[in-house]
Amino acid sequence: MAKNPDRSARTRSDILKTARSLFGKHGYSAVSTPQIADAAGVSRGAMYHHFRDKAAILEAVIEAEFSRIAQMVDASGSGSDDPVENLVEGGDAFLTAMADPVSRQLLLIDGPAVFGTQHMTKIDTCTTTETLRNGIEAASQAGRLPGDIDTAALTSLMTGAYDRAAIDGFAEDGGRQLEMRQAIRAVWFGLSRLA
Amino acid sequence: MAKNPDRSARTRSDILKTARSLFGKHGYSAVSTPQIADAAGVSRGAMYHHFRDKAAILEAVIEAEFSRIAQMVDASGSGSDDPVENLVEGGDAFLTAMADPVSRQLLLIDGPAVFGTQHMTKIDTCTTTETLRNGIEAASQAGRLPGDIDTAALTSLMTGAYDRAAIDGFAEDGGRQLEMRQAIRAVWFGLSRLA
DNA sequence: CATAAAACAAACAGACTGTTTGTTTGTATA
DNA sequence: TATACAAACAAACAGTCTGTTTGTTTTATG
Repeated sequence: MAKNPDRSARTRSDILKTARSLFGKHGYSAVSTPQIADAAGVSRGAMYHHFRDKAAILEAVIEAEFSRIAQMVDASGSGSDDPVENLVEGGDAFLTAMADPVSRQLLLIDGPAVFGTQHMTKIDTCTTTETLRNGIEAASQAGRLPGDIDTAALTSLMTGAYDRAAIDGFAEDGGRQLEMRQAIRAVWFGLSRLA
Repeated sequence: MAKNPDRSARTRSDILKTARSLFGKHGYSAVSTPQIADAAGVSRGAMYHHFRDKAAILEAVIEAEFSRIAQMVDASGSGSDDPVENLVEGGDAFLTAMADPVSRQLLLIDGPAVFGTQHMTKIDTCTTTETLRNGIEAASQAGRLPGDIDTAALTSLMTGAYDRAAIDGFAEDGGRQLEMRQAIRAVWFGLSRLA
């Protein structure tokens, strides 16, 4: 068998880079496969040799984006030894990472629309959602969050809140970012007050 | 000019009823205009006579759906004179109204994907989001929520949380609804504790 | 009844997706 | 080194979809 890993990797990378840019700028459904192929400098045949269909391209782009975000969040580290403070800081890092409108389009708009929220959290497992869930469980077990709250439910809830904060907080005028962070901080502190 | 309001209304209604069912079951992008026309028993030409394009059909369906939900939430009434309790009850009514998977697909999946979150809240104005915002402002002015929290930001945040609660809380197994409501109740109570 | 506009039907043009068929490229093996 | 063979790529194709245009029926009104 005669593989050619170098050429393959290069082509795949070109396609994914181009697709990320186009999907992120115009949205998944507004970008056609000929458009991607042309911009990436490959034929549509080559594209369909590497990816099952258009959705598979988006999936690969999103996976890469998830790991990019997770890396940024993890890098911001859990500095404090207060688990609630760690939750606030992790959330802030998430919002900072979401400053890129391309990330928001890919992870918060196109991804859920094409794959559904459940499939998205599946792809996301071991990255951002998992990080939040771990933080919540840590805080709960440390007695800093009410013990009678279902941690999975709270994870869903707060993930929805953070996603909306990223979408609305960066919308055109853009100045709402600070108020969003303060409101979320209040939510965490309020919950911790009930513990 | 020879109008025919009865026939028009009937045709429009047939199209919207059918479109609501198909969009709600399979999702907007998976439903074609010939499919809608056939199922509604009208020609595609008639459809495009009444609606500018496919998105306009979805928009009309969503507007009707919004008013349906708002009606249910308003009907649940603000029974208590405690503004925080009213927030909890209104939220519960929203989640109850979202028990229909068709509503969730239309308002939480397809709507945001096709029109964007901002356009959705614009359509939604004077209904659910507005109700939540009013409740939050009432509670804030009554001193039952921290005064230094931006009410618009908190509205965004909690809307995101409720939407996610509706999506995740009813997912296949379906039993997570109760935990979601308890978690949200805790969030409201926690915030009120900070006031 | 005649007419004009609304309501509807059907054909059409352009575009897109995914498949298929064929060609090039490069590695492994004899 | 020469051959075989699979990966990588290119291009044409079939089917479908969307939105437009052109033509026909229906109905209120003068």
